[in-house]
Order: sequence, then C-alpha cells, then structure tokens
Amino acid sequence: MMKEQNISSSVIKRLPRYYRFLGELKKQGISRISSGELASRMKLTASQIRQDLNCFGGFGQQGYGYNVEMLYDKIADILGINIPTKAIMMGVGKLGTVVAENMDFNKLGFNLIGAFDIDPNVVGKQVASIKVSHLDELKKFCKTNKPDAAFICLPDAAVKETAQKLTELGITGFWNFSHHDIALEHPEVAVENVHFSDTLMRLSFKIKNS
Amino acid sequence: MMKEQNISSSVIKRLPRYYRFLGELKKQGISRISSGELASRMKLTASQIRQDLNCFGGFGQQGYGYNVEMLYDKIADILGINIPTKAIMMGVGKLGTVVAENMDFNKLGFNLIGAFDIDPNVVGKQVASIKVSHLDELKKFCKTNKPDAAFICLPDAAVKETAQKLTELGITGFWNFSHHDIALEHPEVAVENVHFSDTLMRLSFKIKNS
DNA sequence: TAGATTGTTAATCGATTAACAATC
DNA sequence: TAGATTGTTAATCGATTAACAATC
Repeated sequence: MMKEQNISSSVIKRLPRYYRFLGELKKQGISRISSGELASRMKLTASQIRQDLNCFGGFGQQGYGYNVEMLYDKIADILGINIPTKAIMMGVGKLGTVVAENMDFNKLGFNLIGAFDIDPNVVGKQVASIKVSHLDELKKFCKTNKPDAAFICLPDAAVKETAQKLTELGITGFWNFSHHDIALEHPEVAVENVHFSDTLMRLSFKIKNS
Repeated sequence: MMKEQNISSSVIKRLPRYYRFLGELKKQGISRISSGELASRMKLTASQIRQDLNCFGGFGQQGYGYNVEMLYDKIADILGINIPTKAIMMGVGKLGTVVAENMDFNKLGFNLIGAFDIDPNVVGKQVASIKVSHLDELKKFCKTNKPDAAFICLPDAAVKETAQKLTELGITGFWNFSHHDIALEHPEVAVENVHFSDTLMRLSFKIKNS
C-alpha cells in the first residue's frame, strides 16, 4: 500500500487533519474534490496536497480530482486505523480517567485493554469498562496480552522508571502526557507528546507578540 | 528586550522545551552551561541553540557560555510568563474541569478569571476556586473584566459560534481542545490547538511504520 | 475532442548545520 | 596570555511552491 520511502514528519503531521477534513466532506455528502478546492478549504496550497498524497500513491484521477470516500479510506489505512493497536493506560488519576473515558479509541485505531496505578483508592475501580490493576501486575499482563502502546498519565517523577520498564516489556509507542522526555532515553520507540503547558506557553508568546 | 524581526514558528515551538530544560538545570544547581553541553542533553545541535537564542539577544558570553538562571529568566520574559494573561474557560465538562483544576496557570503566565457553561448542573458550581457562570453572562463579564484568552473545552458543534462571539468580545488567543479549526475563520487571533486525536493517529502511524 | 486536474519535476524558499572570526 | 565558546555569516539540507507534460 505504501511506497518504500521515508515519509517526512511534516507530512505525517498533516495526515490527521486531512483525515478530519475528508470525514467532514463525506458527512456533507460531497463525493468528489480537487486538490485546489480542498486546498482552499484547508488554507493550504494545491501543490502541497498533491505532493503529500503522492507519498503514498496516486489516489487521484486527472481531470476529475479525488474521490472523497476512497481517499478517506486510504488515509485511514495509511494511519493504521483499521488495525487496532493494543494499548494500556499508565496512571488513572483525574487526567488518565478523563482520557480513558472520553476518547473514542476504536475510531482512532486503538484498543484499550488495561489500566495500571499504584494508588489503593484507584486500583480495582472500573474505568472505561476496564478494571484498574496494580502496577505489580504489569509484567504478567504484558507477557499475556502483549500491548503495543502505553498512554502515560503519570506524575513526571514516575515516568522515567516506568518508561524503562515498559520498553523492556515490548511497548513500542508512547502517548505521553507528562513532561518527561521519553524520546531522549528511548530513541527506538515512537513517542507522541501532549504537552499542555508547552502549548499554553506558546499561546502566551503569540498573544504578547502580535 | 526583543529584536524587531519576526520569530519563525520553528523557534517558537522550541522555546517551552528550552525553558523546561533550563528549569531542570537550575533545580540541579547548575549555574553555567555551554551551547554544546545543552545541545547534548537536549539532542539538538549547538548551532541551533545559539541561533535560536540569538533571535532574542546575545545572552551568552564568549569563552564562558550561558548563565542558567539568567537565561531561564530571559526565556520566561520572552514567553511572557511574567505578565499574566487573563483567561476564561469555555465549557466546564469533564475535560474543562480537569484542565482548570490541574494546570498551574500562574506559573505559565495565565490568570484564570472566569468559567462558562450552559448546563444547569454545572452553572453555579465551583471550579478551581471560580464560580461557573452561565453563557448568558459572557458579554457582560468580558466588558467588565476584559479577558485576553479563552480555553475552549466545548463540544465541537458549539465552537464555531462561540469563537465568533469571543473574538467580537476582544479575545485574542485561543487554547483549543476541540476539533473545530478556529484559525481558519479567525486568522487574526492566536490559536494553539491541543488535538488529542491527531497525536494519537500520528502515534498509530509511527507504530505501524517502524 | 477539449477542458480539467493530476502526478511529478524543477525552482524557490526557509530552516538547520557548519565554520570561523570576535571576544571573554 | 591561551583556551573556550559565543555571535554570526556562509553552506547545506529539506520542505514548499510553481510549472507543466501526461492523461482522464
């Protein structure tokens, strides 16, 4: 399905947005779109859209444009949404709970199969129809269920050690809500950071410099 | 304090990370650091660090390097952390509540002064020591208190209309947790998106392509 | 067929890295 | 002073945009 070349991170970053816009077009019953029309809706250039899509294959047709539904499905494939990634939640405090219970993981290509904490007030409780286990169960759980991804909603101080443990247990992707820089120590795994405070500081900068 | 030139968004994106690392160094009691040493800790090049910092002024000293505390303070200034931005929370559901109650806004240059919702179960309740007001109060509140930033924790469908209203009431910065693309309709204001699902889809892509 | 729009190559632009003179 | 390290210019690299032949 994919050309054998490295996709630049600039392109990867734009894929979810394409997916979102195409989903919207689909919902609106639009079946066909040209790169020019899509570009004007997304405030991009038509060139960029065609270049981006052509990293993965020639999905369009000269003189016609792109079939919305087909392109939507292709991007879902590219993003790997149709092959669920098994994931575990590490840390089920307030943030971990909100994340676990409010994301539609299935629609995003994930399957949340476990949750871990050390707080006795949290261990045993039900979150997103999963029973929270004690961290002591982690090793056994991973051997049995072989999760691929971990969602890190732990206090900063606990992340370093936990990330080390998780990579040793075969985790290959981290969705990281903490400030700890997992990628520094584990360059071999995939890391996506959700740094609330970084975005907020950038907003502060932008507001004060405009 | 700042050179009169446009700072590229690549540089802006890195600033909070510099700030974080310098804070860490400060905590560790390290008072002096060279661009080379900092680069190796952050996995950047020394050149990039020196180029980035020189957008804002010559903070270093030849033969010595940078004074950690001084540089930390300078970056805080650059980010505008010392001049609190007045902000309001729009939408006090589960996500809005967690965000409001768990961020240390003061340390990040913000002052949360109001919160709005339409749900009668939420209006009137206390969140992060702020009483949640009904959306009907928004106009009056903004005229009186002149907030600069709005944190958007609303359902996607409500965002378009609310963002329109907010810009008319003088809001110049949005911290956006919804999927709605505020920047498209309001190119004049600052927008920082926290798109949970975008980062998750990117993670899916990376896991499946490594 | 004629018109439209892609896929793709070439040109431009911007960001990163390297190099080095200035200087503490 | 000699050594270290910056600030800054120049070279390289990569990403974006423009152009256009291919083709539906």
